[in-house]
Amino acid sequence: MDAVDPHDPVPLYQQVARELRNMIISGELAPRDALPSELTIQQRYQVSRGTARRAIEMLRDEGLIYTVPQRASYVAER
Amino acid sequence: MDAVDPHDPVPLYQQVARELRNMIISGELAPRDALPSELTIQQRYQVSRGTARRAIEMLRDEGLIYTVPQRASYVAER
DNA sequence: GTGTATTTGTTCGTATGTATC
DNA sequence: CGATACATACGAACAAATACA
Repeated sequence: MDAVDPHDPVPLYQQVARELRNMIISGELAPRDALPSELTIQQRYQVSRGTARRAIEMLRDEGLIYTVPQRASYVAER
Repeated sequence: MDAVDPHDPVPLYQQVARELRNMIISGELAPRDALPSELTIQQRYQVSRGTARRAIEMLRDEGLIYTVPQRASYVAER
């Protein structure tokens, strides 16, 4: 069972967001840790860059991460 | 709170420049005193040499320091 | 004077996110 | 979706001048 499945009715960006969210909640990614880059996400889940960006945007809106322009996105504290 | 923080949206070279600038303004570094070497800056703030050089370049552009090739940068008089 | 270490100068390559078309 | 350009940042390598034992 792939983590991200194109046949799943759930939008890809939501699936990707869920994966990343799990990595944060599980502690695999600790506060202030950098998230995988957009390119890494593309390759890992076989999605387009737009999809990767949208997933990241989702987590940012949730307050789970913050993005430092020209650098990377990081897991938020707390 | 680190003096130079990768999670701060402010570009690293600007953060480093700010630190050095403060050392000059506070008088910790007097006119004609040598600035920390590029290597020292790298190690002290955990940044790359390019970033250290760019910070120095900034202060030079501001007229706060001058650089003697193959020697060091010094705090400007006045 | 000689050799070594240090320091700045310079260039190249890679990676990242942002913006635009 | 792809392609490009840009800004930031890191790393490596080498050159050249200087400092020092």
